[in-house]
Parts: sequence; C-alpha cells; structure tokens
Amino acid sequence: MSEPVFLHVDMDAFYASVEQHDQPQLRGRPVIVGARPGHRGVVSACSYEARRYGIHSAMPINQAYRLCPQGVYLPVRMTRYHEVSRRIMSLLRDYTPTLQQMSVDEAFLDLSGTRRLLGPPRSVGSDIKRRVREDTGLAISVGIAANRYLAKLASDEDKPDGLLVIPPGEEAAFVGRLPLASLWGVGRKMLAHLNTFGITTVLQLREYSIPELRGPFGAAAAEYLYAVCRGIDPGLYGEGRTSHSISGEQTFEHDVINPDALDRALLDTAHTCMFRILEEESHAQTVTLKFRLADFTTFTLRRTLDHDVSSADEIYRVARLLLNEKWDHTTPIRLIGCGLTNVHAGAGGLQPDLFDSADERRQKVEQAVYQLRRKGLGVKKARLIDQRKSTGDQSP
DNA sequence: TCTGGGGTCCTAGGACCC
DNA sequence: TCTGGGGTCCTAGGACCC
Repeated sequence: MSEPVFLHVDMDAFYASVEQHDQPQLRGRPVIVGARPGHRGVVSACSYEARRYGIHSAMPINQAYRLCPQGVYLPVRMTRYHEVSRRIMSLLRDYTPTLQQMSVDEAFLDLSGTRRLLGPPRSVGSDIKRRVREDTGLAISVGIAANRYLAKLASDEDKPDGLLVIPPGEEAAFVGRLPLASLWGVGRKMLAHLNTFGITTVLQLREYSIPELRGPFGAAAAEYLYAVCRGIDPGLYGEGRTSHSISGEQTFEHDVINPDALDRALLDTAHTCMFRILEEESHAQTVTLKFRLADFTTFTLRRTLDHDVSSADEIYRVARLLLNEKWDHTTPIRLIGCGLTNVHAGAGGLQPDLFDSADERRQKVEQAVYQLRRKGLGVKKARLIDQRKSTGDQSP
C-alpha cells in the first residue's frame, strides 16, 4: 500500500515574472501588471520588488501608482502567460498523467505510488523546480503533503522559490502553527465572523464541534472549517464537475446611462459568450445579467429558457429584458455584462431543424463570423462596428 | 485608496408536484 | 376548515479564490 502524496506547484508572481523574463532590463525593478494608471482597474500581479512598496494584487492601480510612481506599469498579456503556462504544464505531465490544473499558474500532481519510479517526493520537487527554471527561466514554489489542501498551504508558506514538504504525521501540527487567515477558504468576512466568536487561532477553532459551528456558519462551512483546521482535506478542487459558467463583463471608464452604450457592451459580451460556448461545443439554457451602479450596488439576474441558447442575439435580448426589469433607467451604471450558467458539454439543442428559419439564418451568420474570428481576422457583426463608431457615453 | 474580470460553491426562499 | 412533508427546480445574493 502506497501512502498518498500530492505536490502543488505555484508560479511566483507569475505575470510579472514572465514580463521580467521577456524583458531582462526589467529584472530587479518594481513591475506592476494590470490596468493603466489613471484609469479604473486594479493590479493583476506585481514583482517582489514592487511588493516592497506595499503593492499587492487586487489593489486599485491608482493607489499602487501613488505608492510607487517610478514602477514599471505593464498591461496584461494573457495570451503570452497562457503560452508559458502550457509549456510548464506539459513539463509537469512528464511526472504524472493525472495533472490537475487549477488556474493559469497552479496545478496539483498526484505522486502517490510513484516513489519507486521517480524517487522520494522531495527530489521530485527539486527536479521540477530545476527543469522549470531551465526551460522557462521562472521560479516556482512547490508544496508536498499527504493531501491537496495541505500541499497548497505548503507551497504558499515557502514563497518565493520554495520547496516545503509536510512529513506524514505532521499535518495537524503544521496547520496548528498557521495564522487563521492563511487557511485557504477563510477570507476577510469569515475571519471577522470567527473573531466575533472569540476564535482567533487555528487551535481555538479546533475546540468546536461540527454541530456547534453549524449554527453560526452554516452546514457546509461547518464541515469545511472542522476539516481544514485539523489538516484534513475538505475535498473540493472541482472534481467531477458536470457544468460550469461562461460570462463577460465590462467596467466603463465613466458611469453610463446612455442605452446605446449599454446595448453595445451587452452585445459585445453576448458575442464573446456565444463564441466560447460554440468553441467548447457545449450548451446552456440559463442567461444571466450583471450590472453594478455607481455606488457599487450589484445586481445579478438570471432567466432559464425552455430551450438551449442558440445565438448571441438571443443572449442579448434576454439580458436586455432582465435589465429593463430591474434598472430604473436613470441611475448611472458602472459595470455591465452577461453570461451563461448551467453550461453542459455536448452539442445540445443546436441542431438547425429545431429553429425557425430566421433563427437558423442568424445562427449560420454567427457561426461564420466565429469561424473567421477563430482564424484571427477580428470580424465583428456590422451592428457592433456601427455602434462602436458612435462610442461616447453620457456620463455627467 | 475608490474598488477588474473570470470563475466556484453555498444559502435561503418561493413555486410546484406528488 | 385546517393542515402535512419531501423533493426538485429556479432565483438573487454573498463569500471566496486567482
């Protein structure tokens, strides 16, 4: 019987590190990747040099700029990061066929039962770090433990360029030493909620039973908290997912009440969603609308149709309907977008014979447009292009 | 210091059916 | 006239993560 061994790989300051690698003159300098200073947006990632100024990801970009005006501010180049990510992931696949990629810069490897083949887990970890550095020039942090949850905490604990192994039997002791806030899944609100019950450490949390936690935190959170404070895997990580969601949204540079500007944004995101669901050959029946007012009040509405969504225009029409139901048409809107939920794999109901001829024609036009877009020709429907020419929101 | 964009999962309440 | 309970689907909102 082999013991379970999981390895978590986390790329350090990923976007910023890729930029520093691609432009060597940026090495050693504070690099901030995200929105343009002077505009609405946040920091997506920043180098360790930038962190010394107090900058961190998700910080408003203008705040970052005030802290470090001499920093190098770069736009997000997602295509490039995906390219580097794919290279690293394929390298990781040399170690296990059951690689579980969690995001562009994170993955789990199940190393259970590989000791005879690959050697001890720690040496596998150093080998991976060395190969990633040789191949891409990037530093990664590696955590190794008996379950995924702890492997992730371990890679987090020893950043940057870290390698931390939690030996079997040390699980509970390791978690017991961590601050409550560093538990994955315990965010600002949960931490504050725990504090109101006098729970400020992992060890204090352990004094509570599941039934005791259930009242204040709910059934799911109770079991989650009970497990993780003991170093037991809470068992998430998206295994066996059968559906997911696709969405797009956009924040306006200035808040908007002009219906044309809103229509344009909705149409644009509707097309993005339709393109993606066709590309992955899935189907969905539920359309969502999200909008946010100037004061940050956010509404999400959804409508489930009696058939699969068949065109971007249909997504747009449903989203527009939902907007009319909820919006007073006078309060400025900061963000708007739409999406699809309950997305399932398989072609679903997109067979043309299920639609009347108008819908069928529209579908064929869209499919053709998507084919061109996929080839990188950047074609958009005339309606979108026409409207884009008249851009100019009605902000005060 | 005014707060992106893409996701996931959970909760609570209502509708509806048996 | 008053009174069930369970199951499922749907909706709106919230917390959290990268």
